[in-house]
Amino acid sequence: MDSQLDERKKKILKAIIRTYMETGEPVGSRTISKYADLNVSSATIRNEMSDLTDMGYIIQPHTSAGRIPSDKGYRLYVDELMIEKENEINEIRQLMIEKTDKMEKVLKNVARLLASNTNYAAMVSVPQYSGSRIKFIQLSRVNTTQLVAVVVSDNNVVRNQIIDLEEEMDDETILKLNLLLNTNLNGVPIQDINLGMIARLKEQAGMHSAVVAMVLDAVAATIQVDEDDLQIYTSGATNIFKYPELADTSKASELISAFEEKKELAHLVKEHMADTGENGISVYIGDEMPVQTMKDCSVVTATYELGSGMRGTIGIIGPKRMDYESVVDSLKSLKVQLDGLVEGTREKGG
Amino acid sequence: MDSQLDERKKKILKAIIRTYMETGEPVGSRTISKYADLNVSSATIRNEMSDLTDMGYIIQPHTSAGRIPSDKGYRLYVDELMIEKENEINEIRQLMIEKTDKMEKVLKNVARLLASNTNYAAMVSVPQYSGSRIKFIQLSRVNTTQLVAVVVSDNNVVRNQIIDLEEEMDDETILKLNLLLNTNLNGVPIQDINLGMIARLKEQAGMHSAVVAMVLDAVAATIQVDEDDLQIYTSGATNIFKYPELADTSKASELISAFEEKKELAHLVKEHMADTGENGISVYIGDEMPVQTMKDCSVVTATYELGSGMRGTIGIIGPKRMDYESVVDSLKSLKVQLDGLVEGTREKGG
DNA sequence: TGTTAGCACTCCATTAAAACGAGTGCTAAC
DNA sequence: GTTAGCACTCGTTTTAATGGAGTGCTAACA
Repeated sequence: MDSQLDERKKKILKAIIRTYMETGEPVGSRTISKYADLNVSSATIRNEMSDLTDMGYIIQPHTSAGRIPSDKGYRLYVDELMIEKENEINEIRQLMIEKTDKMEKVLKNVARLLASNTNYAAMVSVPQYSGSRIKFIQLSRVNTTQLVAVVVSDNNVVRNQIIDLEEEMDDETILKLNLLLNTNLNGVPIQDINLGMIARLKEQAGMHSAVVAMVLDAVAATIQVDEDDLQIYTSGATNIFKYPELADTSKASELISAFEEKKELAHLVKEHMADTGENGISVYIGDEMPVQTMKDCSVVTATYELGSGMRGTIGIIGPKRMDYESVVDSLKSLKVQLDGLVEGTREKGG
Repeated sequence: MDSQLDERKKKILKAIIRTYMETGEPVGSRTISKYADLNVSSATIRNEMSDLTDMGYIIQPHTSAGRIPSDKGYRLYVDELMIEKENEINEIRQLMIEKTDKMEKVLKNVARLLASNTNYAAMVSVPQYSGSRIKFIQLSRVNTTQLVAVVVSDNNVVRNQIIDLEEEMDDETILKLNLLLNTNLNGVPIQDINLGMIARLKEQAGMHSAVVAMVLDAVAATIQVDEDDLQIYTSGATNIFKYPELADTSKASELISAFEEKKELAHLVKEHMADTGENGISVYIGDEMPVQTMKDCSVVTATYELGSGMRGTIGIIGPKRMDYESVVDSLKSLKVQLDGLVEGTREKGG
């Protein structure tokens, strides 16, 4: 496939993409002929460019314009031509150590930092605790007709819910339920909790009582993660205005709406989780995008993991001519920071 | 002040504002002369308009253009010239009855509906439980080095926090603390809980123990609402593109950033809470705005109240030529719906 | 004194035409 | 295989011309 491309063609393609990344304008043969380690005239470049156009790696917007990379061209660039270079985002580590009090805030800041560092739009999804287990469950009486259910998982995420009782429940029953819940569910992975399991619990608790059944259902609901609940923080949506090819009103409007609504971003996160590439980094270019709204963009996503199965996604959304190298780099670096975050906290806390 | 304006001038000003709202273009004398109940020629209108310009109610963008309303003009319109008309948003009530399961979702939907109904940008702040009281507190042991603190307030909002212990704590101490907390804090309004109160509790608990002090501090932190924590949902930020006077890149970018960051919106909410006008509705026009970013916009905000002191803010952000009547109307109607929401839920739940 | 018609003038917006220039593709020579 | 040269294309920018909405003023009228 790409072995059709000899060294020089590759060099030229790379030069075209690099230049186009900077300027956002179609690039011409003369510009490339001046490129450092390529000592050929513009005419030769023209011939090569003509070939590259035929092969579909670059596109000519109109007869007398320069060339711009096609999706296929970008793809080749990301897969082969890109050389990774080191790059640090110490700011983020700093920030995280300073205030790890609220996960929310950290993630918001991560998004903000990412956006301002890259000049693209950034998103961060709040980690889902996929592999985590139940550590502790407690039902407590709030008053005669209300209980509160508290569920703590082994990554210290606490979920809770108020349960309105339809009939009174005595202390003994509550005690019994607590015992039942903890003996049966402690250590159980959250995604293993299903209707069958709850049914079995109901039996054990004594199926005569509708109230007990109701309470158990409520507890199950407390545990279960709501699929639509995927929270996402974004930042720098307006960075897209920096790239004329995305900045016209209708496109920008559509994109920014997607950022505001977050539904499509959630879709993107799910998609990424499904087909995570090597390093846990995926690159979607133009039409490869699972989300139609962003077909004029490229998206680079990375999975991060906060210990014990809490997995989230960070992503950068930008123009197709985004600087893939530095974006992939930033994400990788950030991913490492986030992956290390839990250990850091634990040291501090314990 | 405004008694300087005779009936005809008022009518003309009103006509100018109405027309400008629709078109967004400067309006000329001929247009107004054709206005229904104003049987005078354009020349007469010109004279009157000249006066209105001198008085500062309308502005002339350049010599040979029509006039546009000034902030002062809009202000007069909102304060005097606007006649409220009835208008219903049944959709919202419907929506709320259908799925009251998650407050979050309802509020998100409220924002979305508001934005799509008005064609402006909408925001909804998650209510803060300002006047609410503590109903129930419980410390539970999760394992040897961890407690979880759960605080339920009388409007059924549950807050919780994991507490990492630096040294072990026996069950008896936990029991004692639970008793202490509930006897001393039950029924106490949340904003009344301060450092002095906590200090007193610490004394009662036995000031010898650093662990106990730490736990009490953590409980206090759990109770206290984080000031920066004001959550805000937005929708329809991109509606601003519909109004050319806001749609140029730099302005739009700034505005949308404000929507994304939410910090300035939070500021707006606080401001509104402070100086709520009659009906709980405030109107900020142009430079009256507490937030600099939005000085080219108008904002209409309303307070809603979900029973027992839970107060939140809904708001509409649009161009200065926004249709104040229908916006105020929508907000009022919505406010009523939201105010009635808690009763509705309670009926269903109990 | 208030209202109106008429008209010259201003200034923005639109359109049309012209000049520009970056870039290609081809050919012929090296 | 590489290169210089040149005609040609086509989008962009510049400039000029035209049109028209709207004002401000004056003079006449009720």
